[in-house]
Formats: sequence, structure tokens, C-alpha cells
Amino acid sequence: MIMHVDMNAFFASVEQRANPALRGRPIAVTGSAGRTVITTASYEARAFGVKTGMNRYEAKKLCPEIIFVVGDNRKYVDTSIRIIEIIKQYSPMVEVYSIDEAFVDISGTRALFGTPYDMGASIKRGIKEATGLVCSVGVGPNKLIAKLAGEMEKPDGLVVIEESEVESVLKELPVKELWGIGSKLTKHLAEMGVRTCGELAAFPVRELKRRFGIVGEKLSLMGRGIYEGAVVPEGREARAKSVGHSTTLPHDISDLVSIKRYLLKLSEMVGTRSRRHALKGRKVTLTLRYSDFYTFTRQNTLSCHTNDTHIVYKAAQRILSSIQLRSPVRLIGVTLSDMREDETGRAGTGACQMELFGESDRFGALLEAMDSINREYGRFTLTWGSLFMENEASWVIAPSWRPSGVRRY
DNA sequence: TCTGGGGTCCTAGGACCC
DNA sequence: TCTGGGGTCCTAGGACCC
Repeated sequence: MIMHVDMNAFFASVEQRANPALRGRPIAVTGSAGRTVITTASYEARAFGVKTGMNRYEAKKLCPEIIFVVGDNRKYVDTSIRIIEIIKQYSPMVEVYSIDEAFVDISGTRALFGTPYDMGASIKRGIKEATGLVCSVGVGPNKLIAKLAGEMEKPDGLVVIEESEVESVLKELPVKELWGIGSKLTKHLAEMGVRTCGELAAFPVRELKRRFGIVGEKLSLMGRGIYEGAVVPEGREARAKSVGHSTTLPHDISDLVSIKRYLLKLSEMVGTRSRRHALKGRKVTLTLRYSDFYTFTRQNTLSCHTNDTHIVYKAAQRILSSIQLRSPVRLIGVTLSDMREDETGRAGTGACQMELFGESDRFGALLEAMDSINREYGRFTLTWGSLFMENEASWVIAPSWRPSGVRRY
């Protein structure tokens, strides 16, 4: 048996716990940038139709009294860690699926905690007592059904679907309710006359395979409530396959010098994070989005694996110079992929770097020194000169600026 | 002040090699 | 008397998830 625990309106609920003035009111958690979207709306705001992904303008139109709260990731991470600790008291087989969701394999815990229903109720109680937050818990014979059960009652739900009930639950259920079937697949299936999971299960597998390839086979199984994926407990996760950062600019820009400064900053973020996780990659992808939202990627394969900020940056620059920009740029992204574990434990590119740039390994040593300073004093405490210039306006002369004690140089 | 950011998996075409 | 077949690597894009 698998259990799925899903926090209800997580970020918004955390904010409402932290600030009593927000309780019972329609609020929306957003990012801090000017061009941002709603990451979570409280249930009071959802009643007006406010949804994740909307911009502030749309939300305000639907709900004029909505209160926007700038998200505070540290608060959510802290709370999340406390919740995971509670869940782990019930089973070591916990897969942290996202900051507010977890799967638990409870196959072997019945003798200790009673029925799945009892156990779900107990976990909900524990989380409520420790954090004041409510969640929805779903239990089923696999992750797909557990997730579905968790979606069925919100907020504060607790639903158990036994193996024997799966068929009847799915029979009339719209396919879009299933985890993994999004808007495009829903539309495509509807055009084939498939609306419910029952219809999906009954549809000829050959035809699904012909239309969707490998996915078609999985769809057919999903229609019958069959799902193979196991719970992956912490420490057993596959290594990351890519590390990337992207940012929507405060204003669209065409100026190549400015674009390159963002490239350096994003490359540094990618490099730092890769080094922290002892990963090196050999494909660099540049993502650009134009003012009209047209988004595209260009990728470059290096001759060796690296996590050196400047190698990534140079590759990104090379890609940029091969592109004829047709309009101002709205978003820039840099991703490092084709990762492998860094067996040397050293930053940079190693011997390969010398071939490429005639640099000695002192460059790797420089990165390690910078990383350790930034770990101690906060990211970008020590950084490249061109970034400091670029960020002078937005970082130093910011609303939060104070005469002393803000940053230590 | 119109539309964030971080991922995974799959497909498909072309280059290149034997 | 017009051009096979199999495999790998690289690249770009799209669907889906939170």
C-alpha cells in the first residue's frame, strides 16, 4: 500500500499561520520580481477563481480584495523539513516528491499503526499539531491511485482506495484527473472519443501505441489503475540529470553586453550548485524567450565534463553569438546537463581545461576558494567584477538597504 | 508593469560510421 | 539500368510535473 501526503495550499497556509491578519482572507503568494505569477492561492482566493500561474493583474480582476504576499522560501523549507520528519516516524520508505508532497510505502507498517486509514488520520493529526497546517492524504495500491485518492478530498481529506475498488472508482473518472495526463493528452484523447478512464482502459492498446508510442502503453495501464513506479526513499534517488537556472528580466533587452552579464550570473549559479553537489556536465543549453513569448533552446556539447563557471559561461556566449536575435529578450536560461559524478572532488574541468584554454588547475582552486567564502557569508558575497557592476543598482540600492550590517565585504 | 522557475522523459531528424 | 541496413551521437522541441 502506498500513501500520498499533500499539503493544502502550502505556501499560502504557511503565511496565514505566520500572520494572523491573513487568516480567513483571500491571499496569493507570489515571487518578488515585478514580473511574477501566483505560486499558491489560499482557499479563500480560490473561491474567486484565482489559480496558480496567474499574474497579479488577472488575480486582482477576479478578486479585488486579494492580498499579495511575497514568498519566503526559507519558511517553506523549514516547515517542509518538520513535516517530513513527522512522516518518517511512520515509515522509512518516504519519497519527498516536492516541497509539499510525499509518497510513503506503508506495506509493512500495518502491524505497528493499524489500518491505512488509522495511520493516515494519525499523520494528519501529527502534522496539524506540529505546524497548524492541514493536508490531504490518499492511500492506494500504487502511487497513481494514492495520488488520485489524495486529490479526491480537498482540503483536509483522507481517502483510502482498496485494490478491489480501483475499477469502479476509475470507471467514470475523467482522464485528466490522472497524474501524468495533462491538457494536451486530454484533448487528444477526447478527439479519439476517450473521456473517462474506463473508456481509456477499454480502448485498443495497439491503437494507443500507434498514436502515442511508449506513452500509449502506459496510458492503457493507467486507465486500469496499474502503475509500476516504486517509492524512492531519500538517499536512493538517481543523480540529477541537469542543473539549470533561468530568469525573466525586469525589462526586455536587446543589448548583448547586458545579456552576457546575465549569462555570467546564471553560469555562476549553475556552476556553484553543480560544484556543491559534486556534479560535472558536458552539455550547455542556452534558453531564450522573446517579448512575444516565443521560447527556444540551443545546445552545445563540450569535449569534457565541467562545473567551472567560466567554461559554462564561454559555451553559453558561443551559442549566443551563433544566434541572430530577432526581437528583445524576455527570459534567459543556462542549463548544464549530461551530468556525471565528479570523482576527483575538485572543482573546474581538470586536465581537460588545460587542453582547452591553457589554464592550469589554479582556476579550480580559485572556484573552491570562492565557494567556501560564499558558503560562509552568503551567495555572491565574492563574485566576478562584471556582476558586481551590473547588480549595483538593484542589489546595493534596494528598498532593504541599511547603512550598516547588510553585507560583509 | 501580462503570463515564474526547476526539473524529467520522450520523439524525431540529421550527421556520421561501419 | 539510382542509391541497404544498423547503430550511436547530437540537437531541438514538446508534454508533463510541482
